[in-house]
Amino acid sequence: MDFYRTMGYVALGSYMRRLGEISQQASAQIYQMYGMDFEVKWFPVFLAIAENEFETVSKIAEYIGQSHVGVSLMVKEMSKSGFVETQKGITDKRETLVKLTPKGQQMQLRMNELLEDLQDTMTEVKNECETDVLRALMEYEQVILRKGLPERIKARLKTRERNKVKIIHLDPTNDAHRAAFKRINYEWIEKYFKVEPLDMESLENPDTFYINKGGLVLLAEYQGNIVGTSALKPMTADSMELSKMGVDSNAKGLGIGELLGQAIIEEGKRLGLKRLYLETNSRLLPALNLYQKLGFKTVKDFSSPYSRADVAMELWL
Amino acid sequence: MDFYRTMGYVALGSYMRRLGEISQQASAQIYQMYGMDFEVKWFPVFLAIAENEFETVSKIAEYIGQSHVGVSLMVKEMSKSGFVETQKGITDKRETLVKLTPKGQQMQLRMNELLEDLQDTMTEVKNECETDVLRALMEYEQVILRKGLPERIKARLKTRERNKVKIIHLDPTNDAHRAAFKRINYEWIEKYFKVEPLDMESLENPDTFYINKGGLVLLAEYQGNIVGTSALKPMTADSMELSKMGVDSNAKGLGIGELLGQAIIEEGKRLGLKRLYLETNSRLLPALNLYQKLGFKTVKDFSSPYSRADVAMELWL
DNA sequence: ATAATTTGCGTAAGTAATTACGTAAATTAA
DNA sequence: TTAATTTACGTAATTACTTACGCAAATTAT
Repeated sequence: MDFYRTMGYVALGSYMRRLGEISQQASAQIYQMYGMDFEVKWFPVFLAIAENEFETVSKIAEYIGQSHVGVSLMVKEMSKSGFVETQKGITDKRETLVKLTPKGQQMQLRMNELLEDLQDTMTEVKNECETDVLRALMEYEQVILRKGLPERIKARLKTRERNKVKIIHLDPTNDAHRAAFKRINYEWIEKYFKVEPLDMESLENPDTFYINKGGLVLLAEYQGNIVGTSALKPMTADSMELSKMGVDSNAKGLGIGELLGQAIIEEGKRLGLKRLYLETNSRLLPALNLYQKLGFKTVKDFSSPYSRADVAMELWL
Repeated sequence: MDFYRTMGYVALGSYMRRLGEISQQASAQIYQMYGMDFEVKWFPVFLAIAENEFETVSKIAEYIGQSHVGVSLMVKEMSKSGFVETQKGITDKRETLVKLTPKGQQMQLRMNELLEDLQDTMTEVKNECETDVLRALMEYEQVILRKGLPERIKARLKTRERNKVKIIHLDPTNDAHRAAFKRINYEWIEKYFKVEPLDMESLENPDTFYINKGGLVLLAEYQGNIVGTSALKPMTADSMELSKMGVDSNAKGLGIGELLGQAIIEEGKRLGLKRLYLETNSRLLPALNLYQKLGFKTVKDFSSPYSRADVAMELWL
């Protein structure tokens, strides 16, 4: 059992389960001491019925926080042992109403004695503990109910994975680079628009279209795969056009677009550019948001060789 | 889930188990988020192996606090999934040594990332809680390890049951009383000694032997049954002899002898007696202890009509 | 050296729950 | 009113363990 001590909070869930199981074993012993021929697992169901006669299966289930199936099975068992009896609902014929039999009421009397003693015993235990376990547990429950562990860990996972993304320059001699550049961009263009002649020219020849003209193509590499692209094409002496910004649909959500955008801006500054320009489409909301986040501002009047372009933006470096 | 709030400390065990289960469900989600094709239940076993290569099944079991069977099954599953491999021990051929495969080591890397993030997340949760759940749980474990719940509750159960014992006068017209008086005393006499003529006379005729002579017979009633007897027979004007002190073997441990003894002393005082006298046998240690506890002192020289009597005691009221 | 006990592990069976799924009644929407 | 949805419940299958038991190797006692 050293494990839980070593792991600490990380294994808290397992630790709680184990402690709970140990306690339940103790409960079984206690029932026996009180001469009760009664299964520990019946305890919550039994008390729910004892407290409130003619409860239905699902109400009991909700009250004690178990599945209705579990309650249904236990009611059946307890019924077989003669502690409870069931009848179908009158107003709602789907319901199964459960109540104690005389034997069950007998058991309830004994149970009350046990509970009284257990109450006292637990108070004794509580007093021996410096911290109030129950309060701590209830508080913990509230905290993870407010925001669950998966939700909490999500942000950390994202930044961790994001840090694994490397931004590299497209190498025209690398076939994998050229293939990924084509694949990723064809994917989004075909999904939302139609492939235009200029798309084909640029995607097939990144070297002559971008790099040899003084521009560049950046790729995002993640887990050995190329999962994002972006390109800069010279316009004037101190301005270039950003385009072919695409992220593999399997790698969405990691913020790869933002990483590429930031890298492009860095490259622009490094090249001594004054202005970055881009054209996009108003339907591409995530893209628009990204460009805005990066600092691009909408340009009113423009003309474009691409028929899909209905928005233009620029960023002064 | 209102149940646990209503029951408080009494349902602490079940509550811990439920919370633990909820946490483990969250863990399953988290593993999926990290793209790990890994079962939650493997977690402790896997970490044990990762920490210490070539662990044996039972050492892992002890470390993580589960049965060796469980570990054995999990190792088998993990082996099938390719995360670990096993080999028989060299020095001890019964042992099964377990170590990570290359695939398992790969998983360990990812696991370490997860653990790091989980660590941070749990620290976050911990900081949101006023009380330290883990510390509270560990303290609770220590407290119930020092003295378990069944042991703690035992004393309370005993006093509760003891309070249900009623001391009544034998009613010579009540056949059940007469039968119980015979049964209980024949039981112990036959077990340790031989029934003597005086026994038969007194047990068959409690009225003429005790009551009509100014003495009395007290019975202990528990749950509708007579479970203990004791009798006073006049000796002189202000002293009587205590005898036929017996407790049903099914009702031992409730302190019924003590209750009877105390009642006898009360009766003696009520009757204005100065001295109670009794004869017993040195083999009956529990009885000797009881008489001592009640205040009786050994008498040196005496003679008795019973052959089994080798100790005599008296109590001055 | 032999016998008895302990230890390590695995198979089989059992347990206390669950999820998946189906049926029928009740409720709501069209 | 009919259709669609929700609710209440139960059966069957699954899960994550456990205990019971047995075998064989190792250790201890005689």
